[in-house]
Amino acid sequence: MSKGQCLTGHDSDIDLSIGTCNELIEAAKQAGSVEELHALCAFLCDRAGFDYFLYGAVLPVSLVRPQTFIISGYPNEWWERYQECNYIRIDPVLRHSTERQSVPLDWNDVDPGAHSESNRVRQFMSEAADFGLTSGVSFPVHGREGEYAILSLATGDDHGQARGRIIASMPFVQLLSGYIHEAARRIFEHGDVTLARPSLTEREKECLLWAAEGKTSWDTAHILGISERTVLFHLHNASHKLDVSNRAQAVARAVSQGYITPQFR
Amino acid sequence: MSKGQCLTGHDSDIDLSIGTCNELIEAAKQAGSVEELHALCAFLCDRAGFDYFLYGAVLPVSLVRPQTFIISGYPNEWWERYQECNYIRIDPVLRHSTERQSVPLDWNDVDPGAHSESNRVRQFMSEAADFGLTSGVSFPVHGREGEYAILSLATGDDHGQARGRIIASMPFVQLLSGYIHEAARRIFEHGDVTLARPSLTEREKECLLWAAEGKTSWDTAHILGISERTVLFHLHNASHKLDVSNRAQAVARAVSQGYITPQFR
DNA sequence: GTCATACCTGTCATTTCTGACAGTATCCCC
DNA sequence: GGGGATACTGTCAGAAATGACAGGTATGAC
Repeated sequence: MSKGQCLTGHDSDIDLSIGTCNELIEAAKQAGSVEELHALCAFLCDRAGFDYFLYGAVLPVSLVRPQTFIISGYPNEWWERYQECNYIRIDPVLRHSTERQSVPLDWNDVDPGAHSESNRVRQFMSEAADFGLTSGVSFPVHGREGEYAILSLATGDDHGQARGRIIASMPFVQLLSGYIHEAARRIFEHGDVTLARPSLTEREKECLLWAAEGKTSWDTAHILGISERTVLFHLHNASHKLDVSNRAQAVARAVSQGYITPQFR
Repeated sequence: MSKGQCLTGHDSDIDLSIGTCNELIEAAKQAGSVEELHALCAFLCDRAGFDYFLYGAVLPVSLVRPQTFIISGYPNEWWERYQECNYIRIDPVLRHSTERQSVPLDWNDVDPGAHSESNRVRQFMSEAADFGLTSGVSFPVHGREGEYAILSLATGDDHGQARGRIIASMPFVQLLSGYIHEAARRIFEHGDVTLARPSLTEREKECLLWAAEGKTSWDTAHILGISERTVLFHLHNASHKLDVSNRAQAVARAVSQGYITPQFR
């Protein structure tokens, strides 16, 4: 790998300022369609000095079959190949977000991982380079209902050339990625019924909370000062609303989708 | 509330550039003690044009009694009052992070919420102002093991005066908050035994994953091609390692602490 | 060769959960 | 005054989980 000497954070390569950043934040707050959001990302991508972008979000509606949403500014051929080969399973950039990292990832810093995995990862990245995605940087976002997303910017330039842009754009794109995610949430929520989120009552959430703390129905009944039957009743209703088949799944969904969060008492 | 006209993102108030930002990122990566991290935050706070800072992290070791870690650059009197009055329960800024928001919160944009709550929130914020925390901005961080943190910067200036600084510092502080969090994780991990994280085997995680998906032991046994007894065995071992008392709690902990995450198959 | 680790399997008694039957009371909105 | 949402309570049978007893193999490290 060529190691550039472009160590200074000279932002002459990029055309992003606090002013443009704020304009983009406002634009993201206004965006009402996928097309608008696509245009916004493309604009950001261009200003940051990159050629391609991809925004992808994953919703944990189910742990084994999560829902995904994509706004792609990648070359079509690469994106098709990506889906065809199910590269979602080995993409190290996506893993960075899956692992709930909170800092950006310079693709040059990707750790291919151990033994058998590493070869596939290396091959994946070299194939990406063949399609024009040589260098890049990815920004993870973690959403309020347990979803996680990633905004990637890529260029055909090698890392030595791109490094300055990567570093200089980081603060702005990191901040913007949160707003873009908020916009995407808003937009997809309108269009997709699978995002309809049932509302749970206070009691239902309380019962789920104590169930998640390992309490039996009998325990919870005594904690809340109600009968065991009533606890069962609330948990049954919650399970029905959440469309799950038992207590463990109800608790898993309540935790992963943010129905119950760490409390202070 | 005084509404300032300082709508332009003039960054003359702040002394933060991409260069300083990168230096601070490197410093955060190097930081090895709470004192170093405190100094780093104080430096950042000063450069961003604010008077006080607070970094707080919450670890969901338990949902009802989470572990907290604080690096306080708030006035002592206020911080003592905050803890004494258990303001952690009504602090709307903390709630912003608890709700897993991913964008910064300008304290001026705080929504006091509905009816009875709103008065307490308003009173809380006016009391904060009495102690010199008139305006501020908070940056939520979501960590890889389910923890969430918040970095707040505050000043005695009113919002009209502070607005420019808040806006101008956002990109830099948002980015840095992630690195500061990583550093805090690293530092606290060394000093605190309660952060020791048991490691689960692949099979244990698989069994937990399917349990979280609502599968019974019998179902999981057939999915994995092993006997029901073995599934019970793995779940028993996992529960022991995680120090939980039943399946629901095991699943809750596995999900909230990131042992199991949405999969792609 | 022993130790540790991961992985695997069986039975039995007891507890807990789940689903289906049955209800009552309160509150708010229209 | 009715409809809907919320909260609450009861019993019973069957399914599932839990805990404690018992055991096995394969692997790699020292």
